[in-house]
Amino acid sequence: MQDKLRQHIENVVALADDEFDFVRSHFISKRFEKREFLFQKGERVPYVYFVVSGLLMLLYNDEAGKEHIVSFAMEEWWESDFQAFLAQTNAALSLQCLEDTTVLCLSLEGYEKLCAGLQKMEHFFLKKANGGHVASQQRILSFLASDAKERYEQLLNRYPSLIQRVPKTLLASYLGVSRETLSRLSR
Amino acid sequence: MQDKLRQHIENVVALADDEFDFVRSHFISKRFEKREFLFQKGERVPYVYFVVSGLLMLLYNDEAGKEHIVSFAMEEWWESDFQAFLAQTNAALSLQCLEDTTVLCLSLEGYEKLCAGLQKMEHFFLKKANGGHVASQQRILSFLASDAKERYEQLLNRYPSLIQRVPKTLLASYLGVSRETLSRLSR
DNA sequence: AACATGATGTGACATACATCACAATTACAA
DNA sequence: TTGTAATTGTGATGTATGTCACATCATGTT
Repeated sequence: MQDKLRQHIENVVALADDEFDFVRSHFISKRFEKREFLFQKGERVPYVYFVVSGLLMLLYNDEAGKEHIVSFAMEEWWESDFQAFLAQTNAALSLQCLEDTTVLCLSLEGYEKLCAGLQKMEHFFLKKANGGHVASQQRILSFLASDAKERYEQLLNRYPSLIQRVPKTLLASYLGVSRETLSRLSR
Repeated sequence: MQDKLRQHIENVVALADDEFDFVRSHFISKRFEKREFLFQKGERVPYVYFVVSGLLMLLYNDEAGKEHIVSFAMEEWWESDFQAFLAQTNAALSLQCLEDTTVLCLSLEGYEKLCAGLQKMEHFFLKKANGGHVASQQRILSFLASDAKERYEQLLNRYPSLIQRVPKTLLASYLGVSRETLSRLSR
């Protein structure tokens, strides 16, 4: 289980045993059940989460009471309301389990100590942040240049396993269309 | 002019004179005219650019020949096709001047040497990357939760100066609506 | 000054998608 | 096992936005 974290980090930077022990000491493990919230809108965001197993969704509830899915987080993804986490302000988003989920939790203090104490980790997080930025830009581009059907097909190609694990209603919300429209796309 | 870079970096991390000299030695200054391309789709992306003065747009040309604006870059913004730049692959996007523009150019080699040679700079770029990721996520949220009029108002609030400097046709492209629709929004 | 080019507004019409309503099916909890 | 909630499909209809066409006005170039 912690091997999964080590392997994940070592895909980017090599770590000696004592270095990984140092890294691992900053995380705590938690388990949440399906439908449980890791944090909700309005609360403080105590951690950034590394998904060991399970599936999360990051969502926004608008004034009209509608729910919008900002992103999913599968195994080996990092997720949080980064804006609120990094600035230690109240969450605008909520993070909820779609399946029973085990995460490794890193506080902001832990994050900063890790970066300051081991440059490899700052390098690792820089790579992850750049990757996240690039992925978000791709998604923006899909809203600009593609219609609902194309966005759905892109999602199928990129994350085929999601379709098995997530109800269509939620996929629709992630894609920015109504569930009825998504249901009619394949015709 | 290079003071602008120093001040920009020192908003995040303090630098001694010799440290800034080290930083500055990795950049070269270039000037481009309105309408000129810094790089185009299909080409290599030689640099990440720090905008000293002027205005850039990052754009995507789809198969149908339509142009989509991924982002604008004003003074003190960093811009590139980060995906292509970081992976040193061919650009999917193009970067073009909306005004005569002066930039400071940093190659990937320079970026990596800067990060490796001065942890403060890796820290600086991590903060920028996190900020970029958060901003992109906000924009995704605006596509999910807001209609064209609301997105336009959010843009007005966030970057009021853009509206003075950019033709409505391009604002429309950035917002993901036709110029006709944007033109009718205020009625 | 003359001209070409780009920017903006607006009407008429087409279309992608949302919303509402209902039915059928499946998953799950008492 | 039985009942309740969640999921999915689909018809009817409304609406936001796109597309096409044209006119006007501003801008920049020779």
